[in-house]
This record gives sequence, structure tokens and C-alpha cells, in this order.
Amino acid sequence: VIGVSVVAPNVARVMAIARVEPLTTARALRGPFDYLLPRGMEEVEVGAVLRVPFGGRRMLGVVVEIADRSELDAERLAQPIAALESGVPAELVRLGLWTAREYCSTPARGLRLVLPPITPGGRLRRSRNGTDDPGADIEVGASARPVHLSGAQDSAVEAIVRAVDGGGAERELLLHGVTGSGKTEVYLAAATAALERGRGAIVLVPEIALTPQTVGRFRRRFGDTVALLHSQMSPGARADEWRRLRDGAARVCVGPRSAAFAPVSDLGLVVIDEEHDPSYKQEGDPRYDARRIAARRAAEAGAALVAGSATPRPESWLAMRRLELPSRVDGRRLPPVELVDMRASRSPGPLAPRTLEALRETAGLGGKAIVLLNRRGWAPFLCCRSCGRAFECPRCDVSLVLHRRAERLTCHHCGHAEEVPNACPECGSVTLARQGAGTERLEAELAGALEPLPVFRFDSDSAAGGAHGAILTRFEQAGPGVLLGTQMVAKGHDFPDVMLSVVLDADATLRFPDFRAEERTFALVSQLAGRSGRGERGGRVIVQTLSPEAPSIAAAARHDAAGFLAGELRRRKELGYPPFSHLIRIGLAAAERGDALGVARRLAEALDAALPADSELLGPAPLFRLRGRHRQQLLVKSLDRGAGIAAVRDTVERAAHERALRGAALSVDVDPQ
DNA sequence: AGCACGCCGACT
DNA sequence: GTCGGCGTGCTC
Repeated sequence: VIGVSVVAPNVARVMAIARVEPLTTARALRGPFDYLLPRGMEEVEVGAVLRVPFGGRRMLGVVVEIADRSELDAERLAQPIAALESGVPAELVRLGLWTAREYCSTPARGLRLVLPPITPGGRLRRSRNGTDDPGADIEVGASARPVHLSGAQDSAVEAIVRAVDGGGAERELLLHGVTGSGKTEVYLAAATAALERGRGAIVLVPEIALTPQTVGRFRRRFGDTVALLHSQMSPGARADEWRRLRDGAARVCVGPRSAAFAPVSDLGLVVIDEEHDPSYKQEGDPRYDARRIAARRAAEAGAALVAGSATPRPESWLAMRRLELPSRVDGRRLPPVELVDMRASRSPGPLAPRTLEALRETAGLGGKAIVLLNRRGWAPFLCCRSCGRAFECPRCDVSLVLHRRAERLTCHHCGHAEEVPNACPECGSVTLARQGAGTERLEAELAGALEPLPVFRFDSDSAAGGAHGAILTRFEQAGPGVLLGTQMVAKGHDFPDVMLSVVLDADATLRFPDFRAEERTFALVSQLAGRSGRGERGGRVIVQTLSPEAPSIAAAARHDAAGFLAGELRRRKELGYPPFSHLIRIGLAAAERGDALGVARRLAEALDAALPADSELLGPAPLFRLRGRHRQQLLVKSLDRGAGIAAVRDTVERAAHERALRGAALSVDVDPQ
């Protein structure tokens, strides 16, 4: 009977039905919807993008299934208007739909992730000349040829190649190696092996702008076989690269988190470089984790998964087989780390005398220094000395940050900016206190204290408009000098004559009320330490802190990732935090405080009934107001990941249709970071 | 999300 | 007597 349906007595014919998921953003609207494929469109397959009539309008939709019958009567079915030139491989349709379900989003939003850039008119984008260079910044210091590998690198490559060839349980590997231990060369060798076997590779890197050196090495080694996908490319260039991958002209994709969805067929290898990097979590709906997507793709394709880091996540440390690269390829030891206890410091500014002295010594030796202060602007707080009035964002419950050069008070959460006041609007006093120090103020203090040494500020203010490269190049060419900035200074680049790294206020990340605070602090301090001493003259590290005994800071000072992770995993187990449980955050936001709270309470009730017994529901708990929206959150802690997600997904889907729950915008974050 | 259909106040 | 408010519901 398959393929045949009886339409009228004695009349049987084959029907080709396309089940189509319309590409809309609405939560309450989801398909699939059935369309009758007319003669000439029988070739349409899963993954085709169709223009279809939909509710009196036209819409784009993705074919998620081909069927031979429909629940609906044939005469009620509409026919697609056209099929777009670009189709998505069926395995990516499955991946997009899985992502939507896993992250409690909608099918349409999940499918968007696997589609190439499509114009509003429904055409696949094309670059103007067709040869748009996606890279632009070919790198220095990278060999185009394979280099001689160390013994540790060799065994790592061997283990990965075994996994590519079908290593069974050992398909997921953690490449743990300090900065400079040659992880990239291992990735390159593994990718070469995959290509030799006719398999493709995906290499995920943190934000491209901050990791040009890794990208450059892949392009130099593999040339046109590499496709590069990232958000700063024009949509046309991205579509070109996407098509080169889909058609098999390129077999290796290098890119940020979105590259986890690249159309690479016969995948043999998936690499996640700097696997601890927070940019792998998408902060918009669907809030997917590219590391989890990568793991799923690798599992489905029987590919090797390689997560590399000097500071791995506890999750990966626990679950993956470890490959160790214990030493730097240049044979140099890691730089000694000195903790400066700021509780004992009498210095009025952010710099301890000890730190200034070390900076001067370094300059005297002709070396460079990197200083990390994870706070932008001149001063993070401004208040009236007479009446104590604080200057806060009108739309968010946070204080405004003084940016002196821009002559603005700005909100770092919503972008609100206002003029710097001359007097207090409450009491008229003209003495306003600027409290604390950010990178802008530190730049001025350092330039004054170290004159005539050049000081380069590297943060998202100074690097606005793509000035990243220009600042780093000036620092590189300057001879002795200081690169000062936010966590951007800790990533990607590599200058051999950096002899001193300094972390100021290393506790800043520890003060966040977040179970990942220790993990983040350890990673940040370790990364910055790794920037120092990569040249023949060696290096040193200074960490200014108010809590030198904190496990993350003490372990980073000893370069002891294993010790830190063992302790951190013990703590997580005691508290029942990931990886020993799974967290799902549900956020509610509304213009009125009461609406957010009301909806949160109602949702909590519904969730409570739906969640499995071994899960825990926390909240509603208030969050600070953001962009004029009052916020509440619920937190689900679940032992059974699948059951927890399913309960939240069902509850949220039902809520989308319930009037009482429409008063607040809802967002779901599975595995919140 | 759009866009229709469907019942109650101020206009030619 | 009509135009129009957006509440509710549907879109293959």
C-alpha cells in the first residue's frame, strides 16, 4: 500500500507530500505543514528549501520529511511555489531539529543554524565577484609544511588517528597541553590523516578576530581545502564557503561555534580548540553549546572528537580520555608566578609597588609586558561626595561606568550613555568621587609611571572597528612596551619577547556568584601566565589578589591544572553541580515587575508537576533589571538530563499557548554558563 | 509572527 | 446606520 492512496473509487495515484517547517521565529507556530509536490517537483528531498504559500502569504520553509500520504485531504493541500537552488544535507536537517529540541527552541530556529545565508527574497547569497577572499589576514610565524613532532605530540596524533579509524569508546579525546606545547601541530597532523582517508574535518576556534594565528596555520597547510566561516565575512562570502563545503570542494572547515553546523560530509575529525572558551556557548535562542553539537556530530559520523586546552573544563576532564602534552615545544619551563597579596598593600592605586618595580625591570631588560585588568573604562563607579548619590543606568540596575576620553557615563549592559555631570543633580555638590579603576585609567597611570615606555590599551573600546590587528602589530614592533587590556590580552596571540605578565584584581571573576567562578579564574590566570616567557630570555608572572589562598589562584600559580581540577570536581560533586547534574535556567522578563514574577510563579507550578522526582526546582529568584525589563529566573537541577529537558520543553511549549503566561518574555538556557 | 474574523463605542 | 478597537484563532 505504500506509495498509493485511494483518492476516489477506482482511482489510485501516488502522492508525493513534502512536510515543511516554515522559517518563522514564533514560538507558538510550528509545523510541519504538508504540501503536495506537483509534477516536476518530485525530485524535492529532505533539506530542500521551498517557497510555499502560507496563510495568504508566502514563506520559506525547509522540507523535513517526504511522505506518500497526508492526514489532510489532498484538496486541502497547497503546492510549493518553487524550490531554492540550495539544499541542506538530510543529516544537517536532523541536527538542526535535534538542536531545537535539546535547547527547548523551535524547529525553525534550529533549522536556521544549518542553512547558508539566504537573502530576504529567498535567494542563496553570492559574493559579488565569486572569489571573495574570506581570510584577508594570512599569518606570520606558521610553517606551511609539517614540522617534526615531539614524542608526546606523536603519541597524541596516533591516538587521534586510531579514533578516526574507529576507536570505539575512545573516540572523545582531551588534548591537555600548556600554552606553547604544540596542540595546533597535533590538530594539523590529525586533519591530514583524516583527509588522507577521504574524511572531512571541522575545527572550532574561539572568536576568529582573537585567534588569527590558528586560522592562518590551517590555511597555509591545507590551502583551498580549508573553508573559513565567520560572522565578519559578508553573507555572500559565507555562502560561497558554505557551498564549497557542501559540494566537497573544501573538506576542512575552520570557524567559531556556528561552524559546528558546517556542511562537511564524511566527517572524520572534529577539533574544539581552547575547549574551555565561553564563546562556544551561544547567547541567543537557541542557546546551544557548540561543544555538545560537535560531540553529537562526531558520534553520529563515527568521527574522532578532540577537545584541546591548557585549562580544560571539569566536564571534559572527567569524561574524556586524556592525551597529555606536558612541556613546551621549545623546551622552556613555565614562568614562575608571584602572588602579591593586596590586603597588605598600602598603595592608593590599582598597582602594587612590587608590580611597578617589575614592569620597570622588564623594560630595563628590553622586554615587553602584558597587563590584564578585566574592567573597561576609567572608573566603574561615580558618586556624590556630599550626599552619596550613585549614578546608575536608568534602564538597568547597575552603576554607570565613567569613560573619560569619550566624556560619557555608559552602561556596560545596555549601551545607554549620558554626559558626564558637572554637579550632583540631587544636592548640587560639584565634588563627585570616581571610584575604582578600569583599563582607561590604568593606561594613564602606567604611561605616567613608566614614561617614556609606550603603553598600548587593548580592550573592546580601543579595538572598536576592527583595530585588533593594528594594536597588536604596534605592540609587536615597539620593542619594550606594555600591552594593557581586558581578557582580550590573554588570548590567541604569541609574542616571544614578552617577559612579564601581570594580572590585576585576579579576584574580579571570583566575586561573581556563580559556580563556575573558580574555573573561570583559573583559566584566565593560567592563560595570561602562558603569554610570558616564550622567548629565550624567559619570563615571570605577577598576580595581584585579595585572596591568594583561593584554590583557583593558588593552583594557577603552581601551573597545576590536575590539582585544581581534582579539587574542583570534588567540590562540584558535594554541591551536586555539573558535571554531576544538569542545569536548565528559565528566564522571564517583563516591563512590569509583577508580570515577570506572576508568570514565573505560574510557570514554576507547572514545572513542578512535570519534572522528574530526582530533579530540583529553585526560584523564582529576581535578577537585576536589564534594558528596562524586570527579570526573574527559575533553575532546574536534574540528574536525568533527557527527562529534565523534556519536562521543561513540554511545559514551555504549552505555556506558549496559555494566555496567563503571555505577560512575560521567556527564555530557556540548557547548560547555562 | 502575520492576518483574518468577530463583537462593542464615536462619526458621516 | 457605518468605521474600527485589538481579543482569539489559524496557517498545510
